[in-house]
Amino acid sequence: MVDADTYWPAELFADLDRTGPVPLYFQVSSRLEAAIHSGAIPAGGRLENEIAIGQRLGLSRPTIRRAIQELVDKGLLVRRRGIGTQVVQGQVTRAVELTSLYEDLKNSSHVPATRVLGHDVVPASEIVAQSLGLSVGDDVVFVRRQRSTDGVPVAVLENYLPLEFADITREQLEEHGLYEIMRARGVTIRVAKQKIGARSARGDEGELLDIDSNGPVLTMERVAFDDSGRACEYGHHCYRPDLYSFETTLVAK
Amino acid sequence: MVDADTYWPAELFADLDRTGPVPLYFQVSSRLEAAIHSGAIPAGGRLENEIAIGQRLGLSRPTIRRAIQELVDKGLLVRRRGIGTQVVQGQVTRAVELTSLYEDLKNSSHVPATRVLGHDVVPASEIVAQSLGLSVGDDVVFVRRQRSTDGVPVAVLENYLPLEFADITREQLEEHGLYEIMRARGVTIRVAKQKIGARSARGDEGELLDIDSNGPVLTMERVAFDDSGRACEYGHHCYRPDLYSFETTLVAK
DNA sequence: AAGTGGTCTAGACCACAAC
DNA sequence: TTGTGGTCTAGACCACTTA
Repeated sequence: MVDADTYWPAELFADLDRTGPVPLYFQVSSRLEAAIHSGAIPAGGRLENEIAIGQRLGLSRPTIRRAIQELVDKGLLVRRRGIGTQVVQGQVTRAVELTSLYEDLKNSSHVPATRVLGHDVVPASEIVAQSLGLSVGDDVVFVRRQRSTDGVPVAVLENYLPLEFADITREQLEEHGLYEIMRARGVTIRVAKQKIGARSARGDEGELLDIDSNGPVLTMERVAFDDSGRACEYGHHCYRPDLYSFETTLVAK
Repeated sequence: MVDADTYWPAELFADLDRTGPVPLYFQVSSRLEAAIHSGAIPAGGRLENEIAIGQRLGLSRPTIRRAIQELVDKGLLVRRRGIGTQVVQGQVTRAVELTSLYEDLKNSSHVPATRVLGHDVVPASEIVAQSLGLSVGDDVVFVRRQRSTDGVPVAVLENYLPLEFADITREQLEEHGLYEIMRARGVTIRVAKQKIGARSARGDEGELLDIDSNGPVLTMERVAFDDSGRACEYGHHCYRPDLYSFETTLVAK
């Protein structure tokens, strides 16, 4: 059953809960992910086949398949037909991350803060109207914030929201994230489409980010959609590039 | 069966092929995607429930579920328990894209070109060694290229590869993409972990990109893994920010 | 109460890779 | 030939939403 070159830390899977609200596939995948991150299943290590794992845990093959698929989609595992399932050598990214100052800030107990620079109802420009599915000139809520971490400014955030959010207060914006405020009002973000780029700072951005007035900034433009597929936020953000970067994992289809 | 407010362009699903190599769930999801992009199922429109669709097509519910899940993962559909499945208002992103010069270049019949700036075997630095899972000082292949589109330089690409790729020729690099060359040698990229950021141009980058010598550049650092989970490429690229940006779609778990 | 998606089962057949 | 993952079926029960 257990080849010399396959790994299965059975002790991690002793306490599956069939009665609680947590799906079985999620219990399996999260324990498997922990086993990979802890090194109990090393980089390059092979897993048993899906049916054997299922018998071992008393679960059906589709449930095991789904658990494994979750980690394939995260880029932690690789599956090949006729071969088996192996752990990706993913430890390296941690080392890469450590080279940036942002990670130092992030790993230390950082204190985020928000300063509200603007908070108005304005007519929608063409790009805002298109993004939110409105007409040019329709009223929208405009919010401009400066985000800091441990007292160091890291981003200038400009957001446009539908008029239903007109009663959001300055105090709310200073103490909570925008998505947090929206969720408290029953609006949950489900999908976001983003464009990441770079340009020179302009206007007061250099001053607000404490960098050269025309120094480089990292930019992110985003349209977010809620539960029902309705566009409910358009944002244009710029970040201090020495303190912020975007990390993604891509998996070939 | 067909509510006034659900959509199902049955004619698009008349020719499912049960004998060919294309999975049924893929045939369904790709036709569904086409129906959404064409507007046959409009933004905000609702789909029938999964079981009804299955009966309509003579397929089981899990197969239909998987087809729908593909499009949920792409950010085209949203599902809610007790409610149903709806199309996300995603058309807006196309409008956003059109605002960038990059898209203009991309939509015109663009001609990509590659100039090889450097092509050597060098000892691995610490970051290269960590990324590729080697030891500092081990020999690796280093490639530096300038990528142009329609004669306009858009990127400077620096890549480090394991020594097994030492026999790649300058001519191959000028006529094919790096992944294309690797695939022809039996190495398929399956997972990539990348970090996107910004900084000022340095060294000869400004000259190579035809921008100010210290102007802003968009950067991408990447480690790619093959079929077996082995790291097989480390790259550090920089892009002209007025000609290039990264677009992603995020879906809440 | 009725309808929806979320989860789970216990099989089956197939394509592909290795021996 | 054997073992692997890839696909597919025909049900089942549940949680959640709306009416």
